[in-house]
Amino acid sequence: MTRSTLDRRTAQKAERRSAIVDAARELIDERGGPVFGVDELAERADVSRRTVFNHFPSLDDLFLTVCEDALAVVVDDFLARIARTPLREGSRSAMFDEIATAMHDADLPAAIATILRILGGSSPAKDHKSPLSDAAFSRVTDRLLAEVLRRHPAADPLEAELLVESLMSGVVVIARHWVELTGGRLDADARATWQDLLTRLLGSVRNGYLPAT
Amino acid sequence: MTRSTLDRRTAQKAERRSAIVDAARELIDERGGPVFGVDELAERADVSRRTVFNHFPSLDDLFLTVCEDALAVVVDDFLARIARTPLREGSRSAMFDEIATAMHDADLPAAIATILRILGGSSPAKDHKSPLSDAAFSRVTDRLLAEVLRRHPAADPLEAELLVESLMSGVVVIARHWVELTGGRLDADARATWQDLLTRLLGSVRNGYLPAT
DNA sequence: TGCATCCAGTGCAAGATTGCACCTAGTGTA
DNA sequence: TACACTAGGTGCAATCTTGCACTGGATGCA
Repeated sequence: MTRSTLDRRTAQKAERRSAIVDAARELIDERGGPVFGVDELAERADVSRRTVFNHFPSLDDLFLTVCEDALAVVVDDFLARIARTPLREGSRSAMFDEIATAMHDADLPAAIATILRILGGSSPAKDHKSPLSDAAFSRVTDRLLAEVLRRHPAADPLEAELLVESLMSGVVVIARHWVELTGGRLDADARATWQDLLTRLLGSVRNGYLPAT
Repeated sequence: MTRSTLDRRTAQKAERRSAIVDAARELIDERGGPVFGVDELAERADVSRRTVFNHFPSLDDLFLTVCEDALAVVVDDFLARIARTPLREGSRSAMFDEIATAMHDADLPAAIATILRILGGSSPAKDHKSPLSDAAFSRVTDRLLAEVLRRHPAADPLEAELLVESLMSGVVVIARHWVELTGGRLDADARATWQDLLTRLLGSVRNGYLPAT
């Protein structure tokens, strides 16, 4: 019965790691961008400067983790919406419809804006912007695909993967367009722009995925 | 400026230590005595069983620390009362009076009852009862003496030490008598008994310490 | 008496954090 | 150009925690 904490060592290591990630997110939020040094971060996380590099090979890796965590919050909501959606197993378009509905309802622009702020916003245009956001979004894709396959065990895995993959890559594309058009603002106008882009994306994917009715 | 935390290593070690002490006190309070194993304690403190023995050579040492901590709470109050007492530097009996007043007001029976519970109360009479309580009270003596010397820098150190030492050893004596008489109860009757014993002690010490007026 | 069981306490090696010295690239400045 | 200064990142030894195997004494029981 001593196994209530599965390996204290692992647990405490995870604690330190998330302390670092939390501290980084705090600082980023406070300053509108990743404008702080390792020493500052280490002190905020109540951790040695060396320990930061023990957990993350570089600050960019840390920022990637922060990105993923920020996205994860929205994706949790996203997947929860799908989970609450009634299951229509017989329907051919069930998978598409439930994802599309969740995408319309979820607050994706907020997540994208957060990522932009993490990566430096519209200001000093760090060159690693693309790889970082790509990596973050790819984890989202994995989670979404897993959830879809869980809900539709009878579905063709290849078909599901193609659907999710094309939807998510489409989201990345329209996200970049959206940032280009709005600068990452979150006002009503920008949100309307997002809905426009999203509708066009969903329409396009639906056309490719489902036979025209 | 990185020295805001004076040596993180030391700080975290102290954290672990007090986590163990706190867990021990919790368990003692819950069960009315030190009736638990090391594994239970370690799990409660979220610490490895081995770490307990890294900080405390034996469980008795741990219990002593818990004793001291419990007493320290009351002694803090005790010293605070003295500190709030107006200083009468010229008076010969100032030192005695301020201690005597604080002793009358402080809730010493509660502290003694706590220690008794820690040591097993009136039940299975562990043999190490005396050394433990002696050690705990001796730390109280040190703190009290230091405070007295701080307040009366002009006083004769030997005189002050004799006063404090005889008062505290007297407290230990009447505490044992009090336990004998009342069994460590905390009702009005037992408290009256305590006040009786204390008055007799203070009178006796005053007679020896101050010339009869 | 012999045996099993429990529990405080120890020895030890592996993992993790820490502090410190050090390296290196980029940047400002005379 | 030369110099200094900052800040990310690494090597390394010391320290601490942890898990595990183990000892030894106390207790219970046949």
